[in-house]
Amino acid sequence: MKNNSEKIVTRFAPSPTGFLHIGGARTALFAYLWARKNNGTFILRIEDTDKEREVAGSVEQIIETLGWLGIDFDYGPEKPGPFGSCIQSERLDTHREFAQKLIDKGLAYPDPYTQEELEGFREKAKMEKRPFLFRDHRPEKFEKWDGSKPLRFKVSEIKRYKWHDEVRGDLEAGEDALDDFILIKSDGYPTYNFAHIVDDYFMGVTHVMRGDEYISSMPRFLSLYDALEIKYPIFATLPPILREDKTKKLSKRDGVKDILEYRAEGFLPEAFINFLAFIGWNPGTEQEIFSRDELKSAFELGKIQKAGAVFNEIKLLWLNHEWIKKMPANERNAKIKTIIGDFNPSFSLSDEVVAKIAHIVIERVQKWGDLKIMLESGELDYFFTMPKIENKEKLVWRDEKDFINTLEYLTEVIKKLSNTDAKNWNTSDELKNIIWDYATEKGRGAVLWPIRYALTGKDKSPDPFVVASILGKEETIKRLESAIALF
RNA sequence: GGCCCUAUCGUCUAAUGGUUAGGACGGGAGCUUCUCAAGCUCCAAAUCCGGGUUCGAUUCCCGGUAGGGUCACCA
Repeated sequence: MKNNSEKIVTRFAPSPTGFLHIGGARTALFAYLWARKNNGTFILRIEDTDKEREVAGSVEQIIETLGWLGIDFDYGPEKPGPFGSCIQSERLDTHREFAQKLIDKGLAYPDPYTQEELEGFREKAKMEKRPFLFRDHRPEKFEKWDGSKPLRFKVSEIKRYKWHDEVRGDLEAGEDALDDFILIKSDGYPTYNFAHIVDDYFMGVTHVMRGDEYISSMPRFLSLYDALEIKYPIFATLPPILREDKTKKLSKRDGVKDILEYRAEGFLPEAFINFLAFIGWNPGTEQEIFSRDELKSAFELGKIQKAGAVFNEIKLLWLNHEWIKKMPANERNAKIKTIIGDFNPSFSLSDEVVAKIAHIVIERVQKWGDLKIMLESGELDYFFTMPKIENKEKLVWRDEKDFINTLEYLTEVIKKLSNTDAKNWNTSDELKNIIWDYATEKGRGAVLWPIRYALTGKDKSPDPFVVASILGKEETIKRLESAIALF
């Protein structure tokens, strides 16, 4: 870090117009990581100045989502800072005050046109294939603003703006991007263009991190900073997240999911954050699995990608599996117990059995929803109920060269199993030892097939020895007996 | 249409003047002398195009092309 003593302050400033999706969550995460890395301050500011589009409950949902992801903020709704409220609509006095300053300087004026007139100008510009600029229609004399008309900023100097972006480098944009934009709407609420600059100033925001849709507005922002005599913050433009076909930026129209849906599907927040961080950023090493703390220390603005990235759910699934494997065993077992219990409360699950089922979960479950699906599809039924075997033919190994007399064989196995010492007993090992003798003579398939089928009623299953050890001696013998009863 | 941004395997990306262009996901093959899964090993797979600068360009410059963004009383 540079040797300035200024404390780093970042913010995530969503509008409460719906749920948080992948793009918003990524922006929040990057701003959060940068603040935390530098022992700075992270603010959640709600930009609710568009009362038309506001969706009830979205603030709560955004907070819930950030909570799930473990993105904690120092100031936010219900947590005002020394600068006051973090809800933009509660800061209107401040916006007014700054608007008045501009009016006093002759840098703001009421827009005299009707919506229809404006629309006409816009149509005309489009027909003539040139960009629409309000300043071409700026009135010669400014009326006094009474709040009934929108208040516009009078851009005083049409020039080329140059600025630095931590991600994109040195940028500049020209005169065409400069215009008399609206500061305060006729409903009295400020626009984003105006409010975010004033609020950032009061909140002491040092780093503005946002998507690249704002780049083209930079000359306007810069001209306003100048007019307000506010020092520029540091800008960091994040790359867009693209649709799978790469033809468009991902938007809510494309059916992007609410982040909370990922929670419902059984993704771990650790995995989700890990993945989110890698969309448009990477540490430059070959490490891919990063804990929250590792992300905090590794995160660098300079390593943020310039180009857009596609959100790849398949890789997220892989990462989630990695995190399930990394979970502390007791935590994982508790989760397994909960899921199975929710599915069928009548299943009695000792900690010992859960721990054994966990082995299978680690192999097969990429996200917790998978376990639910396995339970629902009956894939794991044999752990809880006696399998139904349609007929004895199912138990017979077909390959003639490894012919085995199933009835004799199973009878023998039961006898040997029953004779084993119950002390220090482990079904897995016992069964393995017994079957081993046969396996040396016959193919492994020949000896394992009847056992697997008798225990599970299925031709595809985890290792039958593991199944047997989960079932225990008594149940294992019971199922083998039930199988030979068919003969 | 104006302005602006971007461009390495299918995807996420490493390498900023000198590498057999590296890793990960996904895909393919094999191993694990039982199935499925997991695991391990191996393989295929990329510098958008054209000029220039240079002994040498993924890398620097110019021009194309393609994609994206923006031109709201939305953020």
